[in-house]
Amino acid sequence: MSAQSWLTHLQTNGYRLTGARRAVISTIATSTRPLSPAEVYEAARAEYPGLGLVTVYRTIEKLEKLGLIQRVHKPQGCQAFITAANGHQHLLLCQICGSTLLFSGDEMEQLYQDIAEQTGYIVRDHWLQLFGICSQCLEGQHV
Amino acid sequence: MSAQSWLTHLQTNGYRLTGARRAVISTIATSTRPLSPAEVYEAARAEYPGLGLVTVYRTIEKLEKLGLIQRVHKPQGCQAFITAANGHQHLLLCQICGSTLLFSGDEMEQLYQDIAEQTGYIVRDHWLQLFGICSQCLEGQHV
DNA sequence: TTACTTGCAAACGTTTTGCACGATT
DNA sequence: AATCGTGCAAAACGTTTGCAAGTAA
Repeated sequence: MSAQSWLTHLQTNGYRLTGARRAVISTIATSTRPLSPAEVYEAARAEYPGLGLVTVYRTIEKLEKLGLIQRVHKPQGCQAFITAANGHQHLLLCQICGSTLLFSGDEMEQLYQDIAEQTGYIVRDHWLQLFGICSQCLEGQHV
Repeated sequence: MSAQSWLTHLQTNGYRLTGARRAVISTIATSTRPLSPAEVYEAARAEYPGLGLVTVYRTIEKLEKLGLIQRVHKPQGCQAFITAANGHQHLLLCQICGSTLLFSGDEMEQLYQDIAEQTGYIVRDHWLQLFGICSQCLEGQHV
């Protein structure tokens, strides 16, 4: 999903299109790694200097509610956001550069069935995240 | 791992055994659901009334460093802790009562291999969490 | 006795709220 | 013109730090 479609998505849901929102949206939509509210604020001010940090928080809240972005959980913290995954996609995060990649993991349905049988739970949702090192970082340095 | 073995584990690593630590440890070790520092503080004061919140934070920090507890990530927040998983275990959380269960998921190695091939990443770690409803809650109410 | 541990108070960083002004529709 | 959105300031919240007194070893 592109930044442009986020804007129409916002509009369709009764929200107004403002310079502040355009800046926040294009910042998150074009980033290859998760950004915290403070990082979004920092970066988006290049595009919209009058931007306030509070507006970043409020815009992120709306984008998350609309399902356009999602929070990324890492050992170091859980304040950062990226473009939301489509359906049954999962995250792959580079531990060096922080870049993130989405991949499909529908092979996992069988696992959930097995677990449900073993535990008596109904499984309704799942989070899967892989941590590793991306090909670019592998080239650049020894680990 | 029992609360008792946590204590000897602490002692082996040069830490002292105190009333405050015993209370924090037994609180987390016997809980069936993740507890936040504030919740640990609240519950552990029943056993050790003089306990301070700061000590809870400091004890949690040490227990996490020793690998005895782990942080649990949920959509509602990531401040809660439970007994750490053994090796390749994953979490299953009840969305109603909050109780947590650990299960083994070594079937996933093949998936990681596939992803690594497809993306060029080296996969070094993974998080898998399932959310659902436990058998007790299924009995008790309609969802 | 010595070094570690504690609780209190204060500091800190992040996130939220109240409000009057400004902008979009 | 009406409503929604904004930035500022202040408040609220969770967490961390400094320190003097207390305690385990």
